[in-house]
Amino acid sequence: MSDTVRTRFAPSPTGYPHVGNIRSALFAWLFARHHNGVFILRVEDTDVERSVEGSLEYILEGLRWLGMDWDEGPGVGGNYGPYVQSQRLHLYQDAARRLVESGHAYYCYCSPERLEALRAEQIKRKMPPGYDRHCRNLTDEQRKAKEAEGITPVVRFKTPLAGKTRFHDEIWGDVVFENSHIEDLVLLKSDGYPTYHLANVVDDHAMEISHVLRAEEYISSAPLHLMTYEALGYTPPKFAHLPMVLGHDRSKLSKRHGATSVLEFREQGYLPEAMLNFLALLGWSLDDKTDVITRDELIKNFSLERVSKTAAIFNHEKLKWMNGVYIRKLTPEAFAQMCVPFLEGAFHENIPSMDYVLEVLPLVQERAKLLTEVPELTHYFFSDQLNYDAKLLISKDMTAESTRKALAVAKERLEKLPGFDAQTLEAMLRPLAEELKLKTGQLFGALRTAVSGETATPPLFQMMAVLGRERCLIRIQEAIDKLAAL
RNA sequence: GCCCCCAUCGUCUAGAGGCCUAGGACAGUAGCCUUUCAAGCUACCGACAUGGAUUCGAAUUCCAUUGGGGGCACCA
Repeated sequence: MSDTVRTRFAPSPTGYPHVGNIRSALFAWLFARHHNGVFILRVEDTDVERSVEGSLEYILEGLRWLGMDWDEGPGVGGNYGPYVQSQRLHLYQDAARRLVESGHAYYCYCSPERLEALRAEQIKRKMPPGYDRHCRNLTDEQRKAKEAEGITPVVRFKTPLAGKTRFHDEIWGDVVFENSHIEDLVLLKSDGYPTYHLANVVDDHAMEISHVLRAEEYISSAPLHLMTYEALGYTPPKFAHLPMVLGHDRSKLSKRHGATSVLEFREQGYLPEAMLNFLALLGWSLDDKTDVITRDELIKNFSLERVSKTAAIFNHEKLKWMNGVYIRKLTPEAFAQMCVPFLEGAFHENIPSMDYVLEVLPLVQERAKLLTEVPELTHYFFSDQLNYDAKLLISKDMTAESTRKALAVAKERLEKLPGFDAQTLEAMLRPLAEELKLKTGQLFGALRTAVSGETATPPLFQMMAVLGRERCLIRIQEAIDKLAAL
């Protein structure tokens, strides 16, 4: 075995992966990239019942979106394939047979009903639930009798009844488990599929995985895995159990916590760079001050020593802030490109041209935290239906009448203005406020609402320049009419 | 119920015995800038869970308590 770092992300296609899974994948990916190693994607489709159509493609798309490329696995191949566990069943079956033959495992004929009843009884009597090792010492005759009944057995690991299993975790340090607390877990199911425990050990060994990075929830099954490696005569990889990612109520992430799958974040208008940056900081830190960090810096600096042991709560607010940071860093062209799908979704054929879009978007780039906010921030550039309350036209210390008069004068001057660029507009409008004995805010506020229907917009002159003279004049006239009707 | 683990501002975290009257960031509050909204800048608010022990000295070590999390499937 070489000392190349080989890590893997091994999702099971049973639904959409939440951000906690992806964070684990990210750490495995960063670790591999940092060490110029190999990142492997392996599909753990051993649960036929819970398999969900399309979820694998969804997972792959999520990884691609974040730019987490894999060197071996679905779509790219590799020398250790196939990378889909349902295509490697014979390997697990061979391993299970070897374990039985060497006395490390045994056939169990207990029915699911018996196991369920057993568990219910244990819970009722406040006993720790677990298999009672009923089939552990079956005689050959007893086994033959069960076989004759036509029962297909499962294979269970024969856990030592005493002693301790210890291992070194790269993050948690030395971990020790009492063997007596570990059950005789099923390695091979009666349908011929392996459980996670067996499949993991067999594949991580076969694929020469050097470091297993996975979530903390697996730490208690690590001893079983260690014993299985040993029973099979394999050298175990290094383990690094990652802290959990929790929802705002400190419980495991689930649907109630709002968006939890990566692609949902894409739909909500998050940028992959922001997402990656944010996820990396969930359980890892560079130093005492760095928040915004590029992908390359992440790769360059990632290390297991700086992974924390404490579970992290997913903080949407900070993600949103970070997304704003990344949006502002985009070039105007890149920003426009990212916004187009969202604009098309909202305005369809009302988008006159890309040139126009490129004039509009710089006005809101530093105001948007999410790409999904862009349509609402720019609607008046694309639609002439403003639908606002006429009262919004009236600035502080003004009346409908004074506002109407001010707008009428402004309209008159705008009609005659030689140009309609921001500078020309400002040069005319500022003195006009003074002339009308109004504060700039009063006049500008009325104009702002008149041309946009909003009270919060980008700077007035720039906005008007992009809207164009004709549109502004029509809208100001509409505002005057609205005021007259009050 | 049993086993394992964790514990610094509301949240993400820095901190590996004296650099800590605990640093940064998000959020919140106030102000500056300003035609509004953002952005930016400034300030404020705000934490070492509790109790013991070790030590000249503890957020940092040890023990207990409390709190939280994870696991205890023919799921992964």
